Amino acid sequence: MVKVKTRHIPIFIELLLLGAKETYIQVSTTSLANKIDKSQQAASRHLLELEDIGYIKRKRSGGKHSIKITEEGNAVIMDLYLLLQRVIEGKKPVFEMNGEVFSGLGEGAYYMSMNGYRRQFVKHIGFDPYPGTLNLKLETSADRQQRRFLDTQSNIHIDGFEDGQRTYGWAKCYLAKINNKLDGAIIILERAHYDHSVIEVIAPINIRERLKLKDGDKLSITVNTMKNQ
Amino acid sequence: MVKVKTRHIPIFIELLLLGAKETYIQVSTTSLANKIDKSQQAASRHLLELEDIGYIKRKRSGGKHSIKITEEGNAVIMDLYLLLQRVIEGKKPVFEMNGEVFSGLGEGAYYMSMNGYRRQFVKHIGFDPYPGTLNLKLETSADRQQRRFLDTQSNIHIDGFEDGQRTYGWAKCYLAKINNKLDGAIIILERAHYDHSVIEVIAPINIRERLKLKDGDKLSITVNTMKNQ
DNA sequence: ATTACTATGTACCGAGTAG
DNA sequence: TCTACTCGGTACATAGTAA
Repeated sequence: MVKVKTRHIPIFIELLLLGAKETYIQVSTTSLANKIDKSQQAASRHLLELEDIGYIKRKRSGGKHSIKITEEGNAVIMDLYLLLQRVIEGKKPVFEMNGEVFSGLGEGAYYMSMNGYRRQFVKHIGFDPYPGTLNLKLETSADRQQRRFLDTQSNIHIDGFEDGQRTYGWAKCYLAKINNKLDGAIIILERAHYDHSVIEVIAPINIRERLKLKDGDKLSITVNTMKNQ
Repeated sequence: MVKVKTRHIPIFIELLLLGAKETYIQVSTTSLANKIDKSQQAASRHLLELEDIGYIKRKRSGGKHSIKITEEGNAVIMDLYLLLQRVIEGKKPVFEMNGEVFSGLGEGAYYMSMNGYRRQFVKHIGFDPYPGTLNLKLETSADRQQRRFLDTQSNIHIDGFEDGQRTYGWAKCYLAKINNKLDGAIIILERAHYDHSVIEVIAPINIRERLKLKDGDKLSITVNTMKNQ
């Protein structure tokens, strides 16, 4: 369902129109009220509510307030937009994220080579991953927003397991295209699923070698979130 | 502003999800209520309201109701969608309409050649139109919806005038591309502006000849509704 | 000028229930 | 079963006003 309260939609739209998507804009409750055709008090309360939930941020300088929509706020409105896109245009939401390659701790190779995971990869995503993950740092808030939105989309679930010594958490995957040509998948591990500024990518081959990547190189990842329709 | 009442948005989305965009679907108020997380009574009332405004149509067969969204209903939700598209993606709404060429009464040539109009065309749309309009019949409801939505968009206004004998109504124009290559404009005349199944196209040249068109041929018209931003 | 409090009104919702 | 009425409660809005 729609995460944003319907009564907040008009004020969200006006804020976006004023450019509050990523920068602070200066607007009075009275002027906002006129735009959404409600009273100043209503606008004021809406802003307080949105601030409370964490969908907008405000800072006062002098008497006036500046307003910016937070990443969470942008995410919920994006959510609504994509839902409408789906029902109106029948389009699959396709996400493109751009990030910078960086070196992790090398633990990806360790996890990817474990049979408990590998078996499931072969079964559910159709390939046996090269032992190692490619780490991408998402630099822009738009990219992190896409990443965050991924969480709301259907995914391929990989169960956790234990080997007597310790337990290994679950993971979830999204099939993806790397630089619009290589097939692979985004993998989100339980232990790190709350970090929206990083994605880990796996593929049947060594992506780093194949694309001759070094740290700091840009890479694009395209995710098709819906399997059909 | 948003023409659809915000409290109706969730039910609109559910109806679209169920495919009520162009066909009747069978759904109970109870099941709709569950989907939008409201009571059966609320769902019932919403449907009555939407029916009242003319955004949905219902027909009862036996005890049950079938629901379809009307063209007006589709237009308002499209409106919201495009507004979101604009504020989120910063995209210009571009409309493509497809229609079939047909012969009118030939009166287009008469109007287009009048100096009272020609002067304004040259000044406001930048060309002296070939004396004659090309009539397009919009066959699908999607196309008619686009046409209807045009009315809500900013346009080039052409004043009416009188020549002592009779008065000539106003017109409005939208710059357009014909088959994605020829420059021209859609012209909507006051006397016919309520007919959403037809559009008239003008251009500096004879479109019919240039594209070797005959009645029944398909033509696409692309309109850029916003001049900038 | 601001924003946001309190008090009062209205619109919207759900419970109960009829047709 | 279904839809949709009445009615009483709640959520949301505005008026008035303080800071």
